[in-house]
Amino acid sequence: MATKVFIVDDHYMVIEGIRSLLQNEKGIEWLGHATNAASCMSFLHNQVPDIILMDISMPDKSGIDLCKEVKEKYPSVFIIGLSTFNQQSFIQKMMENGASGYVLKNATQEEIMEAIATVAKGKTYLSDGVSQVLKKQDDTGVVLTRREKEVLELVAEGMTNIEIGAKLFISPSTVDTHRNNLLTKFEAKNTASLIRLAAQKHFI
Amino acid sequence: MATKVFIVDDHYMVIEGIRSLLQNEKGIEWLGHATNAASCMSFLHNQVPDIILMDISMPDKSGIDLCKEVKEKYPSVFIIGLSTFNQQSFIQKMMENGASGYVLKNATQEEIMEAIATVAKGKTYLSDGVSQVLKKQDDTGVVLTRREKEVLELVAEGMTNIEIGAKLFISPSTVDTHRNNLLTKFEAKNTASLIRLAAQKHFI
DNA sequence: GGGATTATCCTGTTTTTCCGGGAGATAAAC
DNA sequence: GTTTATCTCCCGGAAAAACAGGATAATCCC
Repeated sequence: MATKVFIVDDHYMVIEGIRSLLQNEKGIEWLGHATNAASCMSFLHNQVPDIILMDISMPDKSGIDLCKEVKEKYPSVFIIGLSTFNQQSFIQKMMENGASGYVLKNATQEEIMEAIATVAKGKTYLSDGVSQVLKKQDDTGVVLTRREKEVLELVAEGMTNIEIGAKLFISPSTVDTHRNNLLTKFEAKNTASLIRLAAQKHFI
Repeated sequence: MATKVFIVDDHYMVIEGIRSLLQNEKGIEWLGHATNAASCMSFLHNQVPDIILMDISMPDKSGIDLCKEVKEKYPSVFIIGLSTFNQQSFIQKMMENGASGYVLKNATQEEIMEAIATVAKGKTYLSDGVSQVLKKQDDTGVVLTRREKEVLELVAEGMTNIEIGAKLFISPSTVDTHRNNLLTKFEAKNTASLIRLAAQKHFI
């Protein structure tokens, strides 16, 4: 019995690419595609695939939320996350919401096939790159204390140590210490690179 | 004479999607693809297409830099930027580096065809969404000169005025002046808020 | 040719940050 | 009871940024 595959992605050329890759594969039955969450749910009313390849971002709803909704209504459907982003937080949320696998958009045909085969057996599939990113979470994670976060935000707003001290009712020396700790934790050379790194890691 | 098209993208499924969309089009000759910058340059040694569809991000080099390099070595090649990101700074940099067009990865087949046809005539093609994003830049009101952008990036990297001066072969006093101009243009109180604002507006 | 813009460079002063340590108090974990 | 983590505060000095102006030259556009 062929595995029925459906895809949700807002990039038509991605849909076309994967369809083209899979159309000649025995054991795979291409059911169709949707370019947004609403038409995906609409399709599922009529036909439920075995596996859905689901993009992480759609115009009307995130793939993370759609994943959750689909698993709630159609628990038998396996979902493979699909994204350009190799970002730990997206991947983790997708898996938390019931996805059985996750591949990046630079995956090869073989990898997509392997993902589909593995997930069809009820197992979890994560490509090497994805696994590494999930592991890396613990390594690169900068952990800030409550006070450090407060100071960081106020520094980013452009306040001086004296101004921050006055606002938080602490000594400018205390602010100076927190600042130095922030520089150390982010491995930043000075305030400019601290703020840039903090912005990149979405602390501010 | 058919228009010879080549594509550079690290997502194989995107390559496959576009190839599939274009393969039956009269007037289009599909030359091939590369999945990174190095193999793109290698290909160009042997054959130069009329048009290159070029992703913005590659593992070994950004599409922005690759665009510049290709235009320098093969000025007759038209380049169409290709990206998931509808981000003004990427698009603008691509255009500044010699791209003749830019489309997003949610573009339709018709739109890709139109982009290719327009660019093949030597004209510039920007999809509606892309044009809007470029216009929006003017709304945010911050326009930086070439030197200011350079100084801003180096400040964000954590370099001091002396270091920046040494790197750009200008006086630290000059760097100081550019810096002050940046503070004024962003209406920032100091370097911390300058970097935060610049990050928010995607200058860095 | 002239005006505007950009890029260049400067001085001296004040303010702020960074550095490299030091320290005490409190609460939680072991 | 001890250790760890967090928050608090400090010092002196060096480095850097900010300030508040001033100036010349090259380039671009009308």
